[in-house]
Amino acid sequence: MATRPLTKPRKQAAQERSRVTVDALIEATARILIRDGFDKASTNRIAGEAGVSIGSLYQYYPNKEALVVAVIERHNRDLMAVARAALTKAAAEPLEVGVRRLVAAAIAAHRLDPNLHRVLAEQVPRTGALEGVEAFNQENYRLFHAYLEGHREEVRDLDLDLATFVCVNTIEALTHAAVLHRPDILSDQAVGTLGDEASRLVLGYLR
Amino acid sequence: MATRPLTKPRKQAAQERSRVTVDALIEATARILIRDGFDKASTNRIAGEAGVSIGSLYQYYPNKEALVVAVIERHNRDLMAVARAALTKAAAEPLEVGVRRLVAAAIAAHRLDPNLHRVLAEQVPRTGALEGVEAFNQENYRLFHAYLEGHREEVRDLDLDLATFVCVNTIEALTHAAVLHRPDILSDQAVGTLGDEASRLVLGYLR
DNA sequence: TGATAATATGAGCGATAGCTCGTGTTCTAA
DNA sequence: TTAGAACACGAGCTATCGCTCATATTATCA
Repeated sequence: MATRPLTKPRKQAAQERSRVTVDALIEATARILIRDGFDKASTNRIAGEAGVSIGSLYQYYPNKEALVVAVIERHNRDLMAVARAALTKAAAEPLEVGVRRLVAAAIAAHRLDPNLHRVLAEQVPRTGALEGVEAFNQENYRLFHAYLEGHREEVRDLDLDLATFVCVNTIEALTHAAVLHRPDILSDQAVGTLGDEASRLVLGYLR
Repeated sequence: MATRPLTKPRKQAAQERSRVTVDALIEATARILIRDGFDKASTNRIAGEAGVSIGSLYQYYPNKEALVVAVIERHNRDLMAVARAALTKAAAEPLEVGVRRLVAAAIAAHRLDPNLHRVLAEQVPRTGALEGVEAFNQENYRLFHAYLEGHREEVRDLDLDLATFVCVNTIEALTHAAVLHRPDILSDQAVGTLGDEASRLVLGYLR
């Protein structure tokens, strides 16, 4: 059968020193992405930044894309941890409180590593193996959909799929835009206002 | 003084044949972006697709980026034409009708050339001269802000800047996400529903 | 302790990219 | 008609990129 280009790590690190190498590579990739941007992130430069030879890099990652995927996956793992925690708590709360919590979590998630978030959003092309990167959104969809199902009596008669689409994208867009273009809105005094507005928007729509 | 790398066309086309050349280049750039993606869009390939020599390409555009800028500007011009027309009409209408019109216009704008829109959104890195591409949004902001000012009595007491941020980004995000990830929502039967939902969302927020 | 597996190294290959420049062609206008 | 400007051409330079492979070093365990 046709073997499509790999994007997964080539080999599993078995000894401690190789785990250190792999870690240094991911760390270096993230640093270079943030500091220099995507197209300065050549494999040679990443290896150099990591203090690892180019040969070792290719022992663990088959190509540059795979390294970026690794960085993205790590970032998404962190984001989803925040989202999951919020959704778990919100499940047991009344809609008004829960939605506010979810919005706050979205803002917090976007603030985890805004510089990395920016470069991933603005510079990393959604091509090849990166096309499916929005897959992490799918878990978001699933979780929010379940959340709505659990609060059927508190919302109007809704097409849950459509409502999920609307809410998830709205919350994501507002926090995203704030992080990328309106840092003033995210200052510690102002961030509450953004949360208020987004919550109002979503709650007004759901009820 | 330090001259930063040009991004504007190098010379103005003076004769008819050169205007044809420039046009062919932009057209070819857009075609290749859509058909093959951003990183297959080398200057040599663009020149070939346009039926123009590589030397001629560099008579008019100093680098690849400038060509992409030209494509984006043409696309944005078309989008803004739709948006401006809608806002002009909406200005004289009651909020309920006007917002629906604006939402419909946003959807229509995104459907003008969805394939180009997708590649610009997903693959073209916001780097160098492309960083300021969101500037076209600024006109959108201004126009919508003015629209809200003209309907002060129909909305609740609002921070107009913040409300503009919320509404513009919300409408943009929903239409954008629909074009990129949910073509089903944009089918001719379903597109009305999206308009309904987005309008409801925004209206509920404004009043 | 020695054999073998795991890991690390980096010079350098082939490919392709962006772009220049010397030259040829067509238009304009006095 | 003709000189000079505008335009078109494309071979090929330089730089850099992703990546391989022959070799050296370190860890493991029988």
